[in-house]
Amino acid sequence: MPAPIRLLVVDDHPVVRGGLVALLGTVEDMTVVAEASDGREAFEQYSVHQPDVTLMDLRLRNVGGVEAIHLIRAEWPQARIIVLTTFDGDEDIYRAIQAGAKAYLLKGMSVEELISTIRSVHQGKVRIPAAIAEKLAGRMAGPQLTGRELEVLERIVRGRSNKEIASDLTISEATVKTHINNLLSKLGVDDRTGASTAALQRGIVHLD
Amino acid sequence: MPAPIRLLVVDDHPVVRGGLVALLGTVEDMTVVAEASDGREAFEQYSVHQPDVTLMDLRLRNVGGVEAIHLIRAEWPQARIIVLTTFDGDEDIYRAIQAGAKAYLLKGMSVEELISTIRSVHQGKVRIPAAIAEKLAGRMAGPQLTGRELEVLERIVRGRSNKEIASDLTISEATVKTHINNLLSKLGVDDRTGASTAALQRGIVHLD
DNA sequence: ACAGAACTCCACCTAAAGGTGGAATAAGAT
DNA sequence: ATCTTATTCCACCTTTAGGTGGAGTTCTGT
Repeated sequence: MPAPIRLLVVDDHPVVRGGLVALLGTVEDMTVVAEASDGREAFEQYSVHQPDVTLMDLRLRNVGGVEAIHLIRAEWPQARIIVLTTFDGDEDIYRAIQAGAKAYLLKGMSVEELISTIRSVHQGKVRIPAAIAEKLAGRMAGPQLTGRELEVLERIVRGRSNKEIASDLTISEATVKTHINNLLSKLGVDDRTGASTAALQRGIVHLD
Repeated sequence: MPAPIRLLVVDDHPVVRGGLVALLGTVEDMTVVAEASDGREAFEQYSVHQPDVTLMDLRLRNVGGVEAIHLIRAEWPQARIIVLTTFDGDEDIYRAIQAGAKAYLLKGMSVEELISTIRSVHQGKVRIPAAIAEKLAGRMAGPQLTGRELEVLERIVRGRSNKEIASDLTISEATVKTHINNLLSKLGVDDRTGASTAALQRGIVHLD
């Protein structure tokens, strides 16, 4: 009998995490060696147990999933991390890819897919579902928001007026308008309310 | 040995649902007799298996959780249904209460709480976590949006202008402004962007 | 040295949004 | 019968948002 695949499960919902652990525990060639509920804990558990594969939710308290991937791969570049997230319209997925995640799974996918993806990644393969690859391509093609535009967009979502945004960022209202005009056309919407919902829908900005 | 508690698990994410089933399967006095991934299926499985307790997620495709609770309790008023949801700022929770759900659990709660709540509800008890009860009270106290105001708010979130909303609802733009003025003060915000995020945050309107 | 991108700001304009203070009607509750 | 609430609409006003076209600066990569 070959050695089982040693897993670390990271999810901030105890019920979901417990479910995953119970589920994976029933699979012959897998063992869950550790659990974590946020990014900091994930790093600690990784460093202690050196799992073969890590299942990582992106939406975590305190230290988020993307940051955790960065932390872990800075120390162990060979780390094999699978992103497991609920939201398919999630900008963080692209950040996770850049951070070096090996595979991306939606919780809406079947249990069989989950298990076969874990085995694939354990063997060193990379797996990106077609649906996500498409969005990735579409996003890479689409215009990128600049840092400043993101800061403005974030404040639009939080309901700040142009005047307030100007004083937040200590720039003039004219500049705020410039950024807004630019980001509106990049997002393909024609007013700030549209920008707000687009930002939320695509996961560019989160309501915390 | 007493008869085990017979459970129906309803969740549209196969991985989460599979996890719950695996988790609950390890508990001595519980058996999962059926699963469902949407409201229609939940009703069918309920009618076939007549479970003792139903675990119901609220966010489901097609027929939603609240509607499913209505359907089931219309036929079997004694049905014991536990709402299990990820989002704590969720207007649907109140709708679920009115539909007759017996308990409300957040996926962020511990596995022990989940299990003890299932046992409590099976024994006929009702359980509402303090955090949710508080929000419920706060919400009952707070001003209610009227039907028309909700229709307007929904369109604000979808990025429609006052003029467009007016023609959508075949009323004048003046009336739209009246409704908006009213709902802005009810929501405690001062522009439509604030109304939009407030609506999303409180779960009054959903981005589908 | 130079192109390109990002960031900053200006003036000027139009259109849309929001505030105020009314008022009329219909339906449901007391 | 009366009161309340939701709904509809008006006029008038101020503020905000958005569009257009331009311009100067800094920084990075070539």
